[in-house]
Amino acid sequence: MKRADVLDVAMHAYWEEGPDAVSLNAICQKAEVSKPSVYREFGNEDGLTCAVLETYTEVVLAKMQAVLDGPGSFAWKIDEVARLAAEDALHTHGCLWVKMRAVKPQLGERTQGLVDLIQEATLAAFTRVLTEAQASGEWQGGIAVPLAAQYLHAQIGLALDMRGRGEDPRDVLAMALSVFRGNTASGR
Amino acid sequence: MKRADVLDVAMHAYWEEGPDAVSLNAICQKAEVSKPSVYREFGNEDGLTCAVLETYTEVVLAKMQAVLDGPGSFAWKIDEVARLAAEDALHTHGCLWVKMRAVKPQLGERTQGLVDLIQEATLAAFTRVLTEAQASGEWQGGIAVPLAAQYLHAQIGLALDMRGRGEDPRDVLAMALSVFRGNTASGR
DNA sequence: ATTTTTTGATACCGATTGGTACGAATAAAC
DNA sequence: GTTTATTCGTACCAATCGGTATCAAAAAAT
Repeated sequence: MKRADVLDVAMHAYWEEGPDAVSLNAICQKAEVSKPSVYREFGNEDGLTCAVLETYTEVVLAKMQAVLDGPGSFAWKIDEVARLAAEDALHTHGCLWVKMRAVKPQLGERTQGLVDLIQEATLAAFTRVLTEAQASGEWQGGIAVPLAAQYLHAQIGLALDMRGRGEDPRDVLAMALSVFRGNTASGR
Repeated sequence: MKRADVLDVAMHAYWEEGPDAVSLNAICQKAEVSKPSVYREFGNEDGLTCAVLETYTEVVLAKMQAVLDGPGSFAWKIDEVARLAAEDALHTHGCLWVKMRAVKPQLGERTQGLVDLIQEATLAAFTRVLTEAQASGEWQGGIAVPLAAQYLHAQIGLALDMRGRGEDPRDVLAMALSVFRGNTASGR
């Protein structure tokens, strides 16, 4: 029954201190569980980080997906996703997925695979939104959808990276996303 | 006389494998020097990473500064810096400074300070270029200079980060920098 | 109630980390 | 040529890493 506790402790530790800065020993200590228990439950460190990233995806990234796949205009979705990334308290310490991607080569193979998978899922979600917006005429910037999706993904990632470093990404993100609005927006 | 050798070996190791993925032991091995020699020359690990980052700044980042502070139109400088970041073989593995910034909390205090210093110097260089361009009328986008400088810095950093991950940043960077040209450029 | 199975943690493993004590070898001074 | 000073590297240090063998306690099954 401790599984959820361990996942929660590990998630926050990885999230706040960086995945490569937290040892498995430290997690056991913080979660007040023995190391063999963790190994019995998750197999190895890769299994733990993998499970943590899965949990994170369900808890946090699902909010992004919900915005993108839910109702609302194209403009609103862009604004809302930007707001989630750049302002929401949820990402005060940045995004765990972004941090994991940053140290991907040092993660286990399963976790690396999951990082890639999430990247593809996110890109797919952006692609869906853009395709819809183009079809409904809400957006037409003369930009190919795959490029626009990659661009959106990169800029959201940049904003989350900046938050992880303690910088305020709002102005930069607003400026970057202004290409979707046709004007050059003057910040917050 | 081995100082230069060690710095070279360490720089490339940090650069290609990531600063936190290379141990001091590994560097001694690769450079074929004893560990006490390294400690005699650099004091501790922080001293080594610091010296490496200094070398990197002189060797690599100086090229960026030269472009920004040298002659040439505003548009050319932007293009050239973008080309250096996104296409030049020099940054095939990304940028060592960007990689150090990404793991800043895990670096020694001196190295952390140097990372910040380089950030400020780079931002200052962008600010100078933008102020000049605004004064000469080469650029007026209704964007405040500090924000534009921060934006340029962030986007160049993003491009270098993408290269470090093996992605091609050219289209994304071109799109991001299009706000400085007034059109929405259609890629490479 | 006894046996079996599962859960738990202590205490260890070899490897590697950043860092150093100390003796051998070399260079400088006399 | 002998002595002094300095460079240099082997061999070590404690701490920590991811991972596990092993044994005690609790739960389940019989």
